[in-house]
Amino acid sequence: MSRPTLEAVAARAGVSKSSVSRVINGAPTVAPSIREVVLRAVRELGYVPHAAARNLATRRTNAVALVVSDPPKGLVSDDPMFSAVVRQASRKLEAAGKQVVLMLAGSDDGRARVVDYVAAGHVDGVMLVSMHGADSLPATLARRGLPVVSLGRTNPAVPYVDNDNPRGADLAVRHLLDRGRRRVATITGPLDMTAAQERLTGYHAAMRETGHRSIVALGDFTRVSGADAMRQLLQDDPALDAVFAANDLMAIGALRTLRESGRRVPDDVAVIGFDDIEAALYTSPPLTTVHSPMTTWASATVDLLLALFDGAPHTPFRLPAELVVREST
Amino acid sequence: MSRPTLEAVAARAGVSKSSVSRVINGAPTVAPSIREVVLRAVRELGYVPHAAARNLATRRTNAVALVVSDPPKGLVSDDPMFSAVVRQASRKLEAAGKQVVLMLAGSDDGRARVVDYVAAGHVDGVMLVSMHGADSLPATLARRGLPVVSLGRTNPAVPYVDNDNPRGADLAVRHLLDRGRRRVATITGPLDMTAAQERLTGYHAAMRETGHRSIVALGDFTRVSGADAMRQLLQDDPALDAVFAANDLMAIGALRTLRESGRRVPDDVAVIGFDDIEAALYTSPPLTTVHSPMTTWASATVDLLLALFDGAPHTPFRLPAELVVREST
DNA sequence: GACGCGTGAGAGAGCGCTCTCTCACCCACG
DNA sequence: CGTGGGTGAGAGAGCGCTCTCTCACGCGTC
Repeated sequence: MSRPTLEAVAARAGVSKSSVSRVINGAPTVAPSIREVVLRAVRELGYVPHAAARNLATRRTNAVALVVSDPPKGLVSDDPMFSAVVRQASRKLEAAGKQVVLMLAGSDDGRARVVDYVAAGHVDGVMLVSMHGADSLPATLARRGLPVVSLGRTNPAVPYVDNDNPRGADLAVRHLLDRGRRRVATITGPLDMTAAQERLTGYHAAMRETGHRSIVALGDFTRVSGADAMRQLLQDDPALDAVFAANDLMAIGALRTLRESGRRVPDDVAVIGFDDIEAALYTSPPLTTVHSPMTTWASATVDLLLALFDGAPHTPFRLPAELVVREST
Repeated sequence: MSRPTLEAVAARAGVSKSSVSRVINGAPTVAPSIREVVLRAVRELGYVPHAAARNLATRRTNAVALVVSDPPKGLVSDDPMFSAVVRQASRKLEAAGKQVVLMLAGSDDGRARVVDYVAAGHVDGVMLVSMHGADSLPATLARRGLPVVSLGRTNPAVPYVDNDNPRGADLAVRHLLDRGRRRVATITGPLDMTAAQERLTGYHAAMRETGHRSIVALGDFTRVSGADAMRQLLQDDPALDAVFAANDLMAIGALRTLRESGRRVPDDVAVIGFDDIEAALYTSPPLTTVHSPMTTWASATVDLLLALFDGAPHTPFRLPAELVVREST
């Protein structure tokens, strides 16, 4: 009752193991008659090649690790980027015949597990998603010698695809100023993430260039942190008339705080987010935001990895930023 | 520059391959002196066992496939359940020393890939997430002989953990009636999913028992379908005063339509959702909903799978339903 | 002192596949 | 008719690990 082996197929077809192997792997030098009889035997026996044996012999696995930095606090957030990116990356990798091994690298423990897993030869390459900047994992993996790419910039040694955060922040701030706003605050993401840094830097730069004063509160990309930061901002500067949140989730949190405090959006305070997640369409009022093309982004990152497999040079690149104006500004 | 093998470690330590293997696998019959010298050699060489070789020899993989039904349309939804469940399941499985292979089973293609993957002996078990009821995949996998569990009920042959959908729907409907509502409509999920069926059945039952007429519109668990269905309902019965959406995402969509149509919530129309995703806290007004304990649910399903590995009997079970009252009702 | 037994180390046969090497055969050509 | 080249099939040596089997050794027992 055990699984049929290649040898069993060979016996049944009356040919050698080698011939069966050739048929299975689509080698060109196989006579049609042999191919025929082998395929029949395969069908009759329900033969499927044993993955481990094949990996062992070929030293290839056809698998890719998709490493996602998990929030360390054990907090389960319904981060929409997670869904969109993981789904799209999986889809593309699977379409390319690669198996996707999802790994969470939140804890030190998880990080160690990733390193071991890669070292154990389980995968041919690694795709990192939104790792924190200070994380040693990207460098550690890159040193290992196998292809590693990152969605979002991390370590210089790791090829990446990123969106244009500084430009996006600039667009957001100038949009608010164009709308006549004068006291424009920002709610940042966790500053150990490059995306958060770049969005803050972009904000600062735009404010400075236009001769305005920065008003900053710290968040961590979650809704609740957005709500908290908004409360803080309102206390610091009750007269502020606009907020640029470094992502949509925090903007949603900010909207809530504003509603609770009796401010009308956009009449009293304009709110702009970043990412353009689906939920941004369903806030009240619908959220103006900077579009991050998640799907394209994930696809491009996968393409980068696949190109690396083919020995292509690694050319990191940026996706263009684009403003989506709705009713919150 | 190739990876060190067990044999290299043995040579360096001056012992046999067998002894190294024993040390690596923590066999009890190893003299401390030998263990010592082997561990040193392992450290010096940076040895990590080759996964494929080990799998081949042991016929075990230590990996589990996490199969998620992906929306077929190529539509990327930021389904919060996806995040929460995948994250929590991954975390628990990793903690149990299992590797998690994420697979999307949206297309027929993807489904075939899953079957092949499992047949190729890549994994020791499978965890299915919210598959459609009519899907043949659960049965196909179960027939394969290896442990399969499902988050959400699917095929009779597959052990599962589910939440109590009928009871949840009942709670929701009676809550609306208790609030004095009389014309209570529902927006269903895709009716090929058992969760959607059960929630609809629960709604019907509660309405019938209390002597009310059912008003039904079809959705598919997405925000946009909720908005569309709400428009439909408003057209069918402009005087309705309450809506039970089969999940929160559709409730959010419904809120939007109601706002656009000039209805106030809850004054004119009460809205209740199902699942209690984080976003339900941030709608305006915050959404009353039936709580689905995603984290617990995912954990319980993983536990079920792990128990199956240990040869335990499969006892499917239901998580209790609970109402979370906020301001939309 | 001979024997039996328990403990711990080594030898080596697989696990199922790939891939190089070898060889048989056939055809074209001189 | 002999030879060379090309094509396609078979043999078998690994890939790196596990695990059974065997054996050496030391101790207690009679």
